Amino acid sequence: MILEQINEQLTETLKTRVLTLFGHAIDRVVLQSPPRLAMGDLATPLCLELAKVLKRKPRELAEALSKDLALPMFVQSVNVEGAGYLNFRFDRGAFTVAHMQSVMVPIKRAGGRMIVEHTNINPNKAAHIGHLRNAVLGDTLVRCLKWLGEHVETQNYIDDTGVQVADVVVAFEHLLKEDAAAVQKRIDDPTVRFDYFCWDLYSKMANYYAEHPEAEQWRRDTLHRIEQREGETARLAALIARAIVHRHLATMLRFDIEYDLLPKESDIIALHFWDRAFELLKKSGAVIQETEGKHKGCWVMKLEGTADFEGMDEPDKILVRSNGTVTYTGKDIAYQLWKFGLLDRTFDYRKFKSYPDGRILWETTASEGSPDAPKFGGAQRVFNVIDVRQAYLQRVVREGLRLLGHQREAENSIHFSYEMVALTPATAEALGLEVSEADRKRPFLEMSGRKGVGVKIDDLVDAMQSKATEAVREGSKREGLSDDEIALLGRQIAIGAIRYFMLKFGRNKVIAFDFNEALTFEGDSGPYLQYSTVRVENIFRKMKERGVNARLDDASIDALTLNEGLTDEMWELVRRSADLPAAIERGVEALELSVITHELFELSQKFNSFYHKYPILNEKDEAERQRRAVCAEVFRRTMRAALELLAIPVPERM
RNA sequence: GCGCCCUUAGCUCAAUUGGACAGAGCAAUAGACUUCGGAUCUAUCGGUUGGGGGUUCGAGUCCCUCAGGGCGCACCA
Repeated sequence: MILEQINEQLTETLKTRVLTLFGHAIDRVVLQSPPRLAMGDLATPLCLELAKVLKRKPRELAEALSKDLALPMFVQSVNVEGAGYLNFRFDRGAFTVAHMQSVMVPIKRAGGRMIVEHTNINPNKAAHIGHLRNAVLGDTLVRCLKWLGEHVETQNYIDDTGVQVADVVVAFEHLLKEDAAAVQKRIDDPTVRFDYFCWDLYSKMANYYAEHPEAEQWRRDTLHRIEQREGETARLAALIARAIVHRHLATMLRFDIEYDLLPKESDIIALHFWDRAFELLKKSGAVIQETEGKHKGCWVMKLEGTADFEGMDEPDKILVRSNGTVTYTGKDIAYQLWKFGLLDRTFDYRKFKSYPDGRILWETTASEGSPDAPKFGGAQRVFNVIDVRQAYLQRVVREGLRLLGHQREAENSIHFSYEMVALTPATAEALGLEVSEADRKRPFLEMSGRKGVGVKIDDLVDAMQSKATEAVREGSKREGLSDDEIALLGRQIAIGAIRYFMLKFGRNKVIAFDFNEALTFEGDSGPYLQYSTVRVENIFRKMKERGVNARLDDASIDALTLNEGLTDEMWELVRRSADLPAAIERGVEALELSVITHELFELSQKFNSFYHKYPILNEKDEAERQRRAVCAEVFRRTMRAALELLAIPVPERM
């Protein structure tokens, strides 16, 4: 926060000064941390840019500009360095005192209404680690947006009427010859995970289709019955989908991921969202019916000539097939319109479940809802978290809004895209999957629910947890922790490790998942952050136990004393902590959340070297002990807040 | 064929969006607490940023081009 103030003031000062000195107006001033602390706390290459325009030497400009420059509060000096950089140095003591009071205070925002849709797993099988990347990215985005002051609704879309569900229904009815009562028994059986059972069943069904193409008639019939909500089959589908959704929610809850609303495809159909959207699309001329050519009889969205689809061979997108049925894309446009409140009809809502923390999860319904349900939808901005393979569909949806004249909403339809999670051939083999000679040479293998190729989230968590628990047990032999305590610590560490792992890669990097890599608790990992935080907490706990006064209260902290002895290593903790809010905002702006984990990792590295070099508890000099404690406290507050933002738990001990 | 993405140390990734000497983790090697617990730290080794052109005071970053790899481009969802 202080840093933002300094940035603002400095930008203003420099702008006006450049104008008065050189008669030149600049629109932006780049202020950045210099590559090394020795160069200062803030720097601008302003004069390098100016040199070009003004045709003068950069250093000469910098000298003129820096002479008698009015410096903002907390800024002590300005120097000309390098090729002509202006480097500013802060009043370390004063800055530190002020920063202590504003650690991780967010940059203020307007507070708009937003929807983040994520997870969206087909309710027909267990969730795999590709779904987890989606959920962790989405959940972290939600947390960051809320931290920034936005009003966010978290939605998890349930496609309960699609082919994927239908295929599992077909498998139960035709392959296993089980009715709803038998399936219910399986669901209630505590010895089998129902979602795991369906994982295998689904890929068995896929194989069966491959060998018996005529069986696809079953799928068509089943799909039709589900959509028409007819009889036993539809009831079975609803039963299965619901049971699996509960499994998915339980899996996500292990990561502290919760939702506000489950919008269901079946309700979108029952409430005829598409019919209304179709009317609008027809009226606006955005879709037309082809009377000839290979799309004869289809209603298509003409995308030729629109900027986003230039140069495509076959840009037109079919929304209604010649047999009159609507495609997925069509339904998605209708749903996107609803999210912005642009469809003059809406859902009713009823309670789906309560979370342990009291939060209520709602689901949509086409029949009468609960009178005390909140209003959903009608957002100003919508984030759809969905992997890059659906980029084309997302662009079509966005274009649909634009063609309907909703320019602003089209621009606020944000596809938060990210690359897939794949498996290394080694991991695939370790899972017992058949890997061909050709596949073995590939960098990674795509996961596929249909083929049953993938790492299930719960398996990963379980593996991680047992490894972490083992480490805790090993490391805490003499502390006499109970099994429950050890289990809790193991769980927290596992979750921290996995959430971090899902965030640390840039979003358009394919994660070639490797068990060994994911299971590391060392170096660039979640547990490293947790360990650093546990360490700093330990310092203060021990101080309290031994009655050593840290003197961190406002009255005791003296800027002058701090200024005297803050070494570079100590100061860097404070300086970097102050950088974090801007990094978070940058991360959200660019939808690149890895910048946050990266900043935190570097900050933790700084702390760990500080920790080794500057003992606090046994420091005899009171002023020096206080200085060190202040830096540790800044780090402690930063990590507490930041890890909560990332939903990485802070264990009691490690 | 068209579009998007990736290529940086042996491996996995960063690089403040065009800025200062390209940095981390892992692996390897050598070290470090009777201290606030070593899931840590210190040091060494490791680079023609896939190749070639260009723009710029300045390019890993922007443009062109070539090569390799991945993913999309259904009357599937």
